[in-house]
Formats: sequence, structure tokens, C-alpha cells
Amino acid sequence: MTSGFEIYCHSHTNLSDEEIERIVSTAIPGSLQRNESLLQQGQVCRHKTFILKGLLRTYGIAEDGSEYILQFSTDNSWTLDAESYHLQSASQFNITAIERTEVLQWTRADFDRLLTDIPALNIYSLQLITRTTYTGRQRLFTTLSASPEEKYEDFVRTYPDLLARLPLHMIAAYLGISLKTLTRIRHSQLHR
Amino acid sequence: MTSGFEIYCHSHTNLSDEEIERIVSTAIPGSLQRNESLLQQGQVCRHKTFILKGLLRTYGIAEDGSEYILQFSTDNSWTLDAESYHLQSASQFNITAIERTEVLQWTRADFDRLLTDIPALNIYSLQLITRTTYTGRQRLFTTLSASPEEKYEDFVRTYPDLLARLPLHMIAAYLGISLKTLTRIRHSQLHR
DNA sequence: CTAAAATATGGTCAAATGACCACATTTTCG
DNA sequence: CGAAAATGTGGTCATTTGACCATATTTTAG
Repeated sequence: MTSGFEIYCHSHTNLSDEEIERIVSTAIPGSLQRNESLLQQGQVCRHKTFILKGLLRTYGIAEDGSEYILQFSTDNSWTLDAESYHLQSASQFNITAIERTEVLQWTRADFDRLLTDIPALNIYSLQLITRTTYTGRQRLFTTLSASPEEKYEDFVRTYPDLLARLPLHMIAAYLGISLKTLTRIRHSQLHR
Repeated sequence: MTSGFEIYCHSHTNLSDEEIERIVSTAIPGSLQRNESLLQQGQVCRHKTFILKGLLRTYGIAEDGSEYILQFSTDNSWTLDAESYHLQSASQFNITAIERTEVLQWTRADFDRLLTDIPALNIYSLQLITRTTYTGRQRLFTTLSASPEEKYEDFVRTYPDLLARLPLHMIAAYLGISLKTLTRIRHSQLHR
């Protein structure tokens, strides 16, 4: 169950086998069915989550009830609502499984202890956070500046594997455009 | 010159007088004229900057030459291109003064030493980074989901002081809408 | 203090977008 | 395996947006 995580650690970090074993020993394995929630708005995010296999989406609901997707999280990546997790405040967002998903989770107390006890993990976590801010800024810039067609092309280029795993209405919700506009773009690209 | 920074530190952190003195002693005071650049795309960001007084904008240029503003930085706030600064890579963005601005700057080597020597500064810096990710996520959500009118209302509510200090074309560039749309919105709100 | 530059707004028009509906096809679920 | 749900696309139409231009006013710079 956790061998995927160990492979991930070996390829992405320089943690030792002992350190990885220590991290795994406090992990709580879990799975979510399709459409099952990991976090619902109004709840406090109490776990740091690693996705062993599957696909999650983090989304918010606008005042008119429409769903807008902030990010997708797929195999071998981490997810959480950092604000809710760190401040222990009610989340404004939801995290839900798009397909059956297997995860490892750590409580905040356990993970904080790991960060204290394993400096290399602390460093790696900070690297993830800073990397997240860089990609977040690029995402904001693209969202502000790109036409709907450029947004879709950027998505396809950046996440070619996700294209086949996601319904178009979710891609549209991620790009901030309507399903109608997205199918128009696809149509004009197919007939070019 | 630096008393503003000391007041800021006292009101926003629990750093001691000695620690603040230590930080100030390595600060490089500077000023920028209106329209002067702090950072230009293609350059490496070599300083962490605190704004004593004034107003900066961080922006990128889209492929068609249009400017899109990611953020404004006003008195008593920090700014830098974190990705360029940490990775020592060429920045994709620009930071320019909108009005005459006075700053304090630290080189990366000096600031890293401060972070090592003053744990409270390290903690505070991490708090700033995480707070930046929360506001960034909220900004992305608003940019994806809000109508042009909602974006403007949110801007006015969040930054009432900036409204008078910025030309409308810069507010439009920050909101990702055209100047024309922005003046339509203002017109309809004035005549309500 | 004045000329030049910048800004804010209105008018006009074309293009783009999104809502709604219908239908065929694919996927899901029990 | 079959019914139900979900998906993807096309058609239509109203609304919104943005580009361009003109004008008046305000701000800037020397």
C-alpha cells in the first residue's frame, strides 16, 4: 500500500530509508470513492494528504452556485487546505475525489512532530510550499491574461494526461470559461 | 529613515529592540522615482524589499504586449519575486514604482544570515509566506469566478485607499478586465 | 506657470461569451 | 446486462466585452 510513497520519496527527496519508514509509520491509509469528499467547506482541514493513486479536485462555490476548480491533484502529489490546516479555521473550499483515490494522511500533530524530528522533511516541505507559490502565481497570470483558447492550449500542454481523465465541464471550471466556449475551441481546433 | 520600519516591526512582530536593530543595520535604504523599476523581466531578483512609503506594482506582459498586474505593494509591506530570488533565475515579471517610493533592501546572503541568527524573524517570514499563499488563492478564486462588477466591488472593499492612488487602467489590468468595462461599471454604480 | 502628457468618459460597433435547449453517444451503477 | 445518468456537441439568441476614436479634464514636468 505504501510502496508507492516510498518510491516517490526516493525519487523526489533525499530522505533516508529510516526517515521514510518513520514517516510511513504515522501515515493513515485511506481511500475515497468517486465523488466522495476529503474536505467540505465549513470544515477544518485536519490532515495533510498524499495521493498514492487517483485524482482529487479542490474547488469553491461562487455566490450563484457555480463551481470553480482551483486545482487538480493527481498521483504522487500532496494536497490540503493550508489556511484551514494551519489556522484551524473553517475551510472555504472543498476537496473531492474525481475517481477512486487512495491516500495517505497525517494529522497535524503527527506531521508537525515529523517536521521537528526530520529536518530534511522540513526542508522538503518548505520547498513544496515555495514551489506551490510559484505555480500559483503563474496560474494567476495566465488566468488574468490569456484568452480562453490560450488557457485551453496551456492546460493541454501542461496536463496532457488529465485531458482524458476529466469531463470537459471540469476543465472549463478550472479554466474559468463556460463549457460552450470550451467545446467551440475544441471544434475549431479539430477542424483546422 | 528607518523609524517607519521599526514601528512596523513593533506592531507586527514580537522582535526585540536588539533584533530589530540587527535587521536594520544590514538594510540598504533606497528610493525609486515614479515609473522607475525595482526589477525587470529577465533580471535575477537579488534583494528582499520592504516598502517604507510609496506604491509598487508587480506585473507581467502578455504575448500581445498588454500589461497584467499581479499585485500592488504599498507602505509597510514586503515585495520580491520569490521564485527568481530563491532559485536565482531570470524573473518573468517586473516590479515598478507607481509613485515615488522609499524602500529598505537586503541582499539574499544578508537576509539568510538574519533568518539563521534570529529565529523569530524566520518564523515571521514563514508566516508572511503562508499568508501570501492564502490571499493568492482567494485572488485566484475571485479572478476565476467573479463577474467584472464583483471584481471591482471586491477591489474597492479590500483596498479603498488604493482607489484614489491608481489610474483606472491599472486597476483594470489588476482585475483582468478592460478600461472600457471598468468605466461602464463605475458609470452604472454612480447612477444608481 | 504653461505646454505636454495622461486620464476618464462617452459613442459606436464587431466579436466573443454564456445560457438554454435538444439530441446522440458514452459511461456508470446496481 | 440494461436502465439511468452523464457527457459532448450543435443551434440559437441575448448579453457582455473590448477595440477604437473623440473630447474634456486633470496631472505632470520642466
